[in-house]
Amino acid sequence: MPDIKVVVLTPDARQESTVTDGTRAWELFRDQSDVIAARVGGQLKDLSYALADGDEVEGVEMDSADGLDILRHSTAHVLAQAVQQLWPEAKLGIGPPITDGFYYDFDVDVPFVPEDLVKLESAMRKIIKENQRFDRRVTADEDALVELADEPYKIELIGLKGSAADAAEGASAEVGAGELTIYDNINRKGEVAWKDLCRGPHLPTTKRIPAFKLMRSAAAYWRGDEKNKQLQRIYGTAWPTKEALEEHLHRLEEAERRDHRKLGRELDLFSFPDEIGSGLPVFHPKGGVIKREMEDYVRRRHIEEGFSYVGTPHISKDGLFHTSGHLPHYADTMFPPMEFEGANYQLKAMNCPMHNLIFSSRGRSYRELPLRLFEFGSVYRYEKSGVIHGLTRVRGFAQDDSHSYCTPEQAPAEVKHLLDFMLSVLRDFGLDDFYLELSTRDEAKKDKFIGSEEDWATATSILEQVATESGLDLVPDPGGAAFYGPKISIQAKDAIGRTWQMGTVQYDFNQPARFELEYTSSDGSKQQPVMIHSAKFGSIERFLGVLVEHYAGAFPPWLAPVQVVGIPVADAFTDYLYEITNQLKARGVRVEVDETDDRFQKKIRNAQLQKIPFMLIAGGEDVEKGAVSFRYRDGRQDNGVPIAEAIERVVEAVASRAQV
RNA sequence: GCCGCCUUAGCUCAGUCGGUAGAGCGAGUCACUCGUAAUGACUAGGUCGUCGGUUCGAUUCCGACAGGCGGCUCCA
Repeated sequence: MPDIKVVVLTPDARQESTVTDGTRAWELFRDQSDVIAARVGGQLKDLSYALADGDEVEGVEMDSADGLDILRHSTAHVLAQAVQQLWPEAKLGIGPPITDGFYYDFDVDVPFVPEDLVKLESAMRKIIKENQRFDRRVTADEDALVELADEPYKIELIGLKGSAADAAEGASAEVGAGELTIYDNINRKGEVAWKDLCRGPHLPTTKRIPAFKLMRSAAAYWRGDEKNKQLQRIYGTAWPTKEALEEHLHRLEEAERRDHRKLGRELDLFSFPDEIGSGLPVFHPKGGVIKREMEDYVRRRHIEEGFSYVGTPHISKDGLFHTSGHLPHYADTMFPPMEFEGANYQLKAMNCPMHNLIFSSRGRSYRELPLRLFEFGSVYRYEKSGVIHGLTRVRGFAQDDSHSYCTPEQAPAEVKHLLDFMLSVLRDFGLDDFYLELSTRDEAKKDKFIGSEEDWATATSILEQVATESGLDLVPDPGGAAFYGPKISIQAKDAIGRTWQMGTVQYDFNQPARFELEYTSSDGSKQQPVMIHSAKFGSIERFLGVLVEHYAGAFPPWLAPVQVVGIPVADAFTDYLYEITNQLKARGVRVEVDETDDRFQKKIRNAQLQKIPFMLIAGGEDVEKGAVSFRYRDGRQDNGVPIAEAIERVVEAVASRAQV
């Protein structure tokens, strides 16, 4: 056999070697059991790939990003095989890897129930045990159409080949742009146990799946279009080790533990009374404290940053929203009109039109610009019933909404001002890991957006430039713009690494024209301002929910509903504690003394469960020394602190917005 | 809005293969007065989400609706 030359790449070396023709990729990685695929000239290949002369080959380890995708995609295949074993009439949709797992869509007559997942898991375990080999086979389109005649969805994908990326998210896992391939699962007897149209690559065998779990089933529209049939989707996860799976499940539990809906009830912060309606929260006294602290803070900051605090009503005649363009574009997401006195009134879904009326209430001079208006504007949006979610997706909420009216020349500086302002606000709330998203209009659906080509280009480039200069990562979001202009949104990572969309900055040249806004410039001519929309929190409700999850309910003292709880070791020390807590109260600290009949230990437990930042404990030893003892949420203690020092410690922590 | 699941005391959850329900925590009362995450006893609290249907009888079975949960779609 003739020899061929290949290069084996490792992170820090390239090693040339000569092998016989017909050598398979796996032979290069015999000693590396964690290598499950190969990257040849940048392309992912199965380990069974036959090497060609001049190939540059790199091992793909299971715990790399590509390796995990391959593991999960192969696990999806095992799931699909199990489904067709138990439900032979099930038709296959797509089954791609996703973050932390995979899914596979099936067309079945009866939706899956949780017990089905248990059955499927054991069927999958059997398939894994059988050590079936994933065997790649190239096929011609015509042959595949015949072979897969019973799989209508696969047939549809073959028809879409080449534009698979547009066909559906994840569809490219099934059919790539190149040749069409089918993977046969070969069992120990050499029989084809199952097959699926698939681009690959795959693990060498099913036995290489170390740990997996099926998570849930749900319906999903075929090819992500609500006009299409709903298929039944099963979600699962797979990991290189059992420990990694456990850790993943543990992370999910941690997220559940932080769920703001659960903590909101436990900490008595807010609720969603059915009597009011879905997606309409009420804030209880403790949640009200947090909300007010947020509002006080952000109002003060806006005023410091040159904004004027204004106020507008919750409802308006519909003409206003026709002028703004909202009604034609977003009628579906506005509550239906109320008709009286010969007019249709609409609940406000956005604040900008009303701010525009404040701008145009009198003549404006260039000397006033940028004119910055700000308010907590309550807006109501008719969100579809299935999308409402705690405080993060509601039907009524307050935006910390501002509109800056400026000359076109001032616009870039104003955008930068707003972006910097917003980041500093978020940092004060303890969020400091961000990236930006630039939402532009969808070039394919221009009718969804208003305004000229040139204006969009100008606005987009200004935002892009400022965003780039911020030094933060910038992720494009084509099609995500508002109908009236592009936007930058800030995505913040929370304490456990989840990202949340926070505030936005939007550049709008349309509404000033529609409202015929103008100012008198220095030469006496009338000019049209541009307006820049910005919400720093986005929605106060939503941001509060995010903060609950970020802090897992253990707020820093400045936000904590109760900042200090005084706990006497015994009743006799209650008066002594009041001497201290009264001084704290005089300094503006939110403090309570636990005078209940509970035992000392129980009082500590209660304060702990309420996640109160400072427990101030007083007993005989403290009284003797004129001191008091601290206990923190993490169990840390600091006993015998002189009263004056203790008070300063609390006051300082609140003032500096420190976490304790 | 679509699909599935769920709805029993304030909260977390048992339970009734159709004969109107129970625990723990929480709440109230009493006793206890204790140094760092649950003292004990007693008491109150439920038209079993709502409305219809089947049935001698429905919390239980069926249907509709509402609300919740998980996804999909959507998200100015």
